[in-house]
Amino acid sequence: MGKDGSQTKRAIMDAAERLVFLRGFAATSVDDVLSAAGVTKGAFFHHFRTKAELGQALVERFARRDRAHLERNIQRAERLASDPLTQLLVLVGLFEEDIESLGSEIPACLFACYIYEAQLFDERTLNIVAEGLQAWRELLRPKFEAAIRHCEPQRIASADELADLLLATIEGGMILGRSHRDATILPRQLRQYRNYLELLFARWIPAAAPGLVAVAAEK
Amino acid sequence: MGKDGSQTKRAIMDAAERLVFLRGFAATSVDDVLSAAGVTKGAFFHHFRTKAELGQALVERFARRDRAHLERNIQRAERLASDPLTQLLVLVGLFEEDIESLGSEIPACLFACYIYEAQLFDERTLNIVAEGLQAWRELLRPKFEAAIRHCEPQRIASADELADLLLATIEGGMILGRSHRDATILPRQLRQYRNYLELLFARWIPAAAPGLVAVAAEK
DNA sequence: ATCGAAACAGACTAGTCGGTTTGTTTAAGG
DNA sequence: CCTTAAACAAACCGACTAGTCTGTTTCGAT
Repeated sequence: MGKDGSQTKRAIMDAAERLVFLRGFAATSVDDVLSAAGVTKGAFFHHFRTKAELGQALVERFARRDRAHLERNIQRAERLASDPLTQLLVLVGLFEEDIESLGSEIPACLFACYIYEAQLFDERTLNIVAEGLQAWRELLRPKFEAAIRHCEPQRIASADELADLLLATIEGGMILGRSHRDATILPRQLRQYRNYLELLFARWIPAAAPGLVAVAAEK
Repeated sequence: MGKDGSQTKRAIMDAAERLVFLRGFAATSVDDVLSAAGVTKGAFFHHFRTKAELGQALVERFARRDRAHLERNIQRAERLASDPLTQLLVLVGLFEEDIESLGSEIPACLFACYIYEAQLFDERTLNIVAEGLQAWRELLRPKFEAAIRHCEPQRIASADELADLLLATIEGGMILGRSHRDATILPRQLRQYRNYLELLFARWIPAAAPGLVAVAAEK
């Protein structure tokens, strides 16, 4: 799609994102991106006026994909389960599957990347990061609010707190997984998060079997 | 303490750490550190042979302090409660207090910082990061193992998974807090983590009051 | 007082950085 | 076929970077 130029632009962004995940934005020089993408300086500065513009384009694309991925899995969960609470539990399970399907590769988050180099970016770019993280709250809020309303939680917890906890678990799990070079940490952290939701909204008897999808599949 | 030179070295490290928290390691130039610390190039390269050596010294100091802070709070929790599970709950509460006492300032983690710029550092430095994160597992393991042994958990959870979940919650909470500029996120995430521990090791009746320190203070 | 080493001070350098400039290729529209 | 603009290519530039080098100051031990 697009003419010939959009291929080059995508090659630049793909290479840049890969490098940023490895060494951060500041340490990723334009020349590094050029040789990784196999393009020249002229091509780069034809598509991006500055390196900062590349940085913004990268996070815009990441935010779009991240949101799409979340929305897609929410829809899948909505098809697999009828009540909001079960949908949430299925949703987390789907994330576990997605991550496990990556093998030994550990996913990375450009939002977190940028936050740790926050002073390098302008307000506009940081806003995209904040909105990208906020999107998780907004997309999950109706589900959590419904669950809190109908499944009276065992402890005080707001919808945003539970959405944040999911995101925090993922972000933290990625950090630990990267440091220990262990791709199993993140899905196991998500499993613990799912445990929390199950216990918080204790509809099941404490010792019940964990086969949740089978239980909730009748639409 | 120490002779005159150690003051300068500390000023350099303090300034460097502050800058690294704001913009990462790569974007913190030696010259930036010099002007922030009010020292000259000669002084800097007298105390550190390279910038990489400063990076290692920074994370070594951070790891020492982080471990000491954790050990201190474990000891406080041991004095405030007798059984391991209550000690863990108190420990998390102490962390909440510590973080809330910082006001609107949000703590930062040099380990996470370095992991997002991992390719900049040599193996030795990254090992210090990995060991620093591993220390949380090792220091908390006896407590969690005892809790799992005596308070039969409602779900499957290993000691390391629960230790990792605490750390992941903190790391993720710091990221979210920084992005949204909201210092209350991290302590509220810890509160949710404490909820999970309470529900996982359900000794209390579901609707019990949350005044845990008062309950467990009799040694 | 004297000596020597540790603790600086600051000019200097080789290389890298983001960005510019000028020129060439490509391909679609008239 | 000609025009025209997008899509490159690559030499080039000033600012900056980590690190060096040649001193000077400070201070405790003798």
